[in-house]
Amino acid sequence: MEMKKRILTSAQKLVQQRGFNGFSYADIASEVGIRKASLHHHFPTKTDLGVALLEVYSGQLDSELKRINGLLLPADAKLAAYVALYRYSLQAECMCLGGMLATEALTLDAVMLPGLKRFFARNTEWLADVIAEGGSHQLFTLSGAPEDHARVFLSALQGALLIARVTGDCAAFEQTARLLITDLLGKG
Amino acid sequence: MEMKKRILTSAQKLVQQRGFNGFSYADIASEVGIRKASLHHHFPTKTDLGVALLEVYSGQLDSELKRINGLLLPADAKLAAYVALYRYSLQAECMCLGGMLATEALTLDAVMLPGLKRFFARNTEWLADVIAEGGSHQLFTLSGAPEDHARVFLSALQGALLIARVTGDCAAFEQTARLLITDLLGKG
DNA sequence: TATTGCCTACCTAATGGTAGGATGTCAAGC
DNA sequence: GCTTGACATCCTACCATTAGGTAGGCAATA
Repeated sequence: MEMKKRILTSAQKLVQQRGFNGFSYADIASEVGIRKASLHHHFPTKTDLGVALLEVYSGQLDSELKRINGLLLPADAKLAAYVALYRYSLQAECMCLGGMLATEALTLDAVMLPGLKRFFARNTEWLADVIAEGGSHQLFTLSGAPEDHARVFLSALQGALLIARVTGDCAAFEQTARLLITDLLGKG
Repeated sequence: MEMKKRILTSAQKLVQQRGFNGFSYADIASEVGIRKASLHHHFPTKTDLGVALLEVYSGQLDSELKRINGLLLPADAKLAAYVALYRYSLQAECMCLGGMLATEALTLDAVMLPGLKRFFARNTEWLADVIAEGGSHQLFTLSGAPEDHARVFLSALQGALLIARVTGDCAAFEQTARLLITDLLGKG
């Protein structure tokens, strides 16, 4: 069980940094110190590995969202905590695993797609809840439906991460994130 | 010269759909009806092809932006015209070439990176100009610097394209784009 | 005659994946 | 307590395919 986790950890980093088509079993093998063929014992095919990665990553997201909920913060602070998840990715030169797989979607085995869609749905739903909460507390001034604001927020963070990782402009990422939240706070 | 253009056209579509690591010279060869080895006559290495693709794509962007400028539209309509560029990509199941390469940046030859950064800089600059123009005409109510709004706009569109392409939810893309513009228009 | 554009034929390295064997662990049966 | 069998984990060795790329030739064209 421990080796399986190490494989998943290594593979997750590789996917987030290089993409699903940008790494091989040989890369994982050399990282975890096991022979390439032995990896197939744990994950018979690369697609199996991909499906497992999506599961793990969705689980990580869920626990992060639950942790943030547990902090009992005002909505804007919850969003800031959500932004922090992307900041950590950026610092590790990692894309969001969902965003990375999304760009490669047309090359992936179809069995990976439902998990991928669910990942984005989960993000959107949580953000919509937080934004709706901020709206009903008169903390946010919403110009549209919470779901629409949620989609803008999610899209912008994915895009900002994508761009900042290649430009190396972390300050731009921070500014983008800040403006996203202050614009929700409205014209106070 | 004509074959070179056909190769570039084919390669561009392949990159935008499958990523730079998601296609091979064999794919292009079968599309343009030429032998794989002959491609190396036009583009000795895949990196050469990548650099050329970035040049072509940046040129396409430039002419589109100039065309939009020439329409002499109000700023919000210019942004809508800019959004249309992404809509066309989405309809063709294509990512933005810049966005696609950005995710794969860590696997690309370094000579491709400057062109990639310039691409994003060009987008941001143009958007900032349009948004500043809308601000100075009291069409937009800006809560931050035009460059910051530009980055939010660009990031959100890149992310929305990324997500919509995998969820298949074109309506969500449209709603996101609309909200981005209406939020700039302010609280009229 | 030199160059362009394409060809066939080939190369090396890497890809995801398989077959079958060695070692270890662990519980059931006597 | 000891054996036995089942299963898990890892190994070496191998496979077919594909990757990007090279060498050298042939025909057209300028």
